[in-house]
Amino acid sequence: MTRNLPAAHSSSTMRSLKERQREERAALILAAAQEVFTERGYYDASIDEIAARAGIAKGTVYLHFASKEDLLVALVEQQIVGFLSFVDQIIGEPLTVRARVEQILLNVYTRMQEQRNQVLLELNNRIGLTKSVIEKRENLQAHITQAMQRITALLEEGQRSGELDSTVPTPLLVATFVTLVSPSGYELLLISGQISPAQLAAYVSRIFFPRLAAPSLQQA
Amino acid sequence: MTRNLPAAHSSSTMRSLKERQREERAALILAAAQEVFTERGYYDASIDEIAARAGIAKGTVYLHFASKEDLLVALVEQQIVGFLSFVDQIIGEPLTVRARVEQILLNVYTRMQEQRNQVLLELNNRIGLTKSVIEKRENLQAHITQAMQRITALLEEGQRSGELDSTVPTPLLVATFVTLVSPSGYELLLISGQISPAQLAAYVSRIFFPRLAAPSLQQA
Amino acid sequence: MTRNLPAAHSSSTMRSLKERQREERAALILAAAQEVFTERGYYDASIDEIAARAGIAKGTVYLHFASKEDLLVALVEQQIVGFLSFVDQIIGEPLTVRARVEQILLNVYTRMQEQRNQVLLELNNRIGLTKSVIEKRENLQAHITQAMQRITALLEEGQRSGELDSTVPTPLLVATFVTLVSPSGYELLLISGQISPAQLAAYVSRIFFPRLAAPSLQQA
Amino acid sequence: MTRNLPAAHSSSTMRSLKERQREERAALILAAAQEVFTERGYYDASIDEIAARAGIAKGTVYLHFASKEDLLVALVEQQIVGFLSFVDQIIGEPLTVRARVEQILLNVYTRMQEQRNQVLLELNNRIGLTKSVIEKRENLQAHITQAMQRITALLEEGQRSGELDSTVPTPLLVATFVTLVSPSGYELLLISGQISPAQLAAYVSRIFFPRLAAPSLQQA
DNA sequence: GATGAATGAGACTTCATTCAT
DNA sequence: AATGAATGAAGTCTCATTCAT
Repeated sequence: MTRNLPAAHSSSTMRSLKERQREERAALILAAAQEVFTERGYYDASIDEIAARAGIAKGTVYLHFASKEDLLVALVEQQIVGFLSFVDQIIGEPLTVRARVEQILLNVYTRMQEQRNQVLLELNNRIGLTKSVIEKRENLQAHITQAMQRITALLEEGQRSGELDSTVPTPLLVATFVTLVSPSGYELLLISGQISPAQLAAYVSRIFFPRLAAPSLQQA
Repeated sequence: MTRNLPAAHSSSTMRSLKERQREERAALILAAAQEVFTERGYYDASIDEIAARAGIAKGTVYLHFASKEDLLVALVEQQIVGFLSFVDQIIGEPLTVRARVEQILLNVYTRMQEQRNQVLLELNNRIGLTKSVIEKRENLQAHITQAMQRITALLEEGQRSGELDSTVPTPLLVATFVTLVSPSGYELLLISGQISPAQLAAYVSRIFFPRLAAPSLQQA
Repeated sequence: MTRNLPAAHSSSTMRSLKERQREERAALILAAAQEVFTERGYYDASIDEIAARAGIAKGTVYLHFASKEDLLVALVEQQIVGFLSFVDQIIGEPLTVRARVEQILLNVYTRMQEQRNQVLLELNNRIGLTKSVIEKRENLQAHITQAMQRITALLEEGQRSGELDSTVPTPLLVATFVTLVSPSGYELLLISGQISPAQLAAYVSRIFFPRLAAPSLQQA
Repeated sequence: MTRNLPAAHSSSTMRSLKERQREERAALILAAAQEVFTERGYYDASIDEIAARAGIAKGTVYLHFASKEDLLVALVEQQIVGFLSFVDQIIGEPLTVRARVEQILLNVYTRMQEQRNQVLLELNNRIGLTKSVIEKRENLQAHITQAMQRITALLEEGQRSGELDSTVPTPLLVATFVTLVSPSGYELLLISGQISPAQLAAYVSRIFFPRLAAPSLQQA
């Protein structure tokens, strides 16, 4: 009696299957890491708990990430990339700068509320990601730089169009914006009690933009 | 003939001497701790290094602070208290809200530049000071609450006077302000390159206040 | 106005006065040490607490005892000497061996109940006094040997007189006796609930002596 | 043709294999701990030395025992359980109380001589096992209580049968017995020089039982 | 002589990382 | 590839002892 193998997959298919499985595994670990890092902070998070939460063994984590620091960096990078792609998408839309800024705020705050990730985790050293760590990682460095450039471009456009105060150095505007968008900023913003991401975005926008400028999102 | 006793240090003098020495020692340790915490973050800072930096033995640290956490809390408290006293002083002055806000910004940024302390270290969890830690310390908790109340009062006044947008919930304004004043915010602000604390304060103020509102500090 | 010094003591008087004060101090420390050692055991007892309990400074302890171990040894020695002198006194009395044994039991148990000391602390390693420690101290060694010799002599006499089983090697009888008289034995004996030292002594004697042998203490 | 899978270890076999290895490891550590605790006492024993003696790394100890105290408690429990099972076995035999007591003594002294363990380590606080420690451990507490109950039952039976003096409160007899069987008692008994466990058991029995009572072990 | 601040060796314990199975 | 037992560096904290005042 012969065994009927389910149609010999081409080696390339096999590889891509394995590849896919591997990536799924990595994503699973990253998700677990995100949870634990968020709950406990980088130092109090243990590889043991991350592995347990991902349903795998401790050693397996190291098949995907070379070290705990690497895991953090990968996580941060993932988030930056996600942020970057959203920004790239929004930035091309035919809206006022203010409207686009508000879209970004809304996206960030919504994701934060969903606890699904803490965007821009990395622009901020909340978890203990020291500058030296970032500097060692060229990729990460590059992604962060790109994100900052996008934001800079957007806000510069706002200054040129008069939506933003052009007497303030752009980098300062950028810094302010980033601060408002970072997790620690978000946490503080939450002090005001239950407030929806949309409201939060609108209010922050109102603070950020000259109060007499054009209206936005809400009432367009 | 009477013997002139050698100045018979009054017991109160003696006590205050020892007391003073003790406080100096504690201050020395706090300064070293500040340095190391700032350089390495709370977790990567070791008591060993703090002691070495202070020029004392490891055990001596524990004569003054019961634990590493205690050391951090004391440091944070010291800074909050300093911040609080400055705010209390400035808040009573007969100036516009904007002018007073700028004074505060100036003070904070100046001290940060001098590396002498990182004010509001605590309102932010940069170093890993978890919320649970703060909650255990009633004193610290109280001081933070007070500081927030002062800021809230000031900004509320600004909203009533029309200097600040009164349609934004005050807690949100407070959160934004605190974010801009916290170390992580400061670090970002520095991205714009060499800029003096005074300029920084002015620019941040310009962002924070409606651009068409009354002038301030600069040109009064 | 002249001060009237209280009659220049002769240097010898002075010396003996100082000597006496010194000894009092030492006794004070020993008493405190006894308390703390008993409450916490040797290792969990801290010099700090002993000094505090004696109402002196930590450093002062070291003016009287070279080390923590020394303090323990001195304490033990003090107790052995006290035990020895009591035994020497009782051993010469014209009583049956059993009666004298009961006197010793009574004395030991009474003192234990009074918590004032834990006689024979040292024949037993309850506190963690290791054999090696004892061996280093010739004096202590000698005192313990003497005490054992006195007990041995007494029990040998009992074996000769027929009060004790002469077919049992004397050292074994001695060991049994010492065990019953040591603190750990005493603690176990207390399990039986509230019982007076006198009762305890009588019962232990009854166990120790052949039940059909001559009567004793109790019943004349 | 069928493939003979390599013995397809049933999951239960696998588990029991790991389980067995784990237990062996734990036993190895306990043995090393026993040695070191015995040589140095609880406080002067270091985890470092225990690990070295077991031929493993320090951290490995903590994979099996949560703390140094836990290690001690486990050791003590192991011994109590062994003692208990032996007593349970012997207690049912159709022998005189005296014969059974002698069996117990013989067993205990033999094991002590073999240095393999120090039975009843725990009924005695030789190592510094404080009462408070025992009280925290319900299991240990329960085992000790059981052991005491067995001994109590046995000696009560002896009192009823006339082998033991019924005028002495049973708890006192129990205490005396336990004292003679505990490590510190054993050590003292050894003072009499080289003596076999059997002789020791016989002599102690002779002391413990009324000298005119029935003969025993020896001459059956 | 008395003090108690300072010292620093050393203890326990954690946990990222490795590697034999 | 996956596992998880083992490792051992490193950290926090204690406390006996010293010594300048």
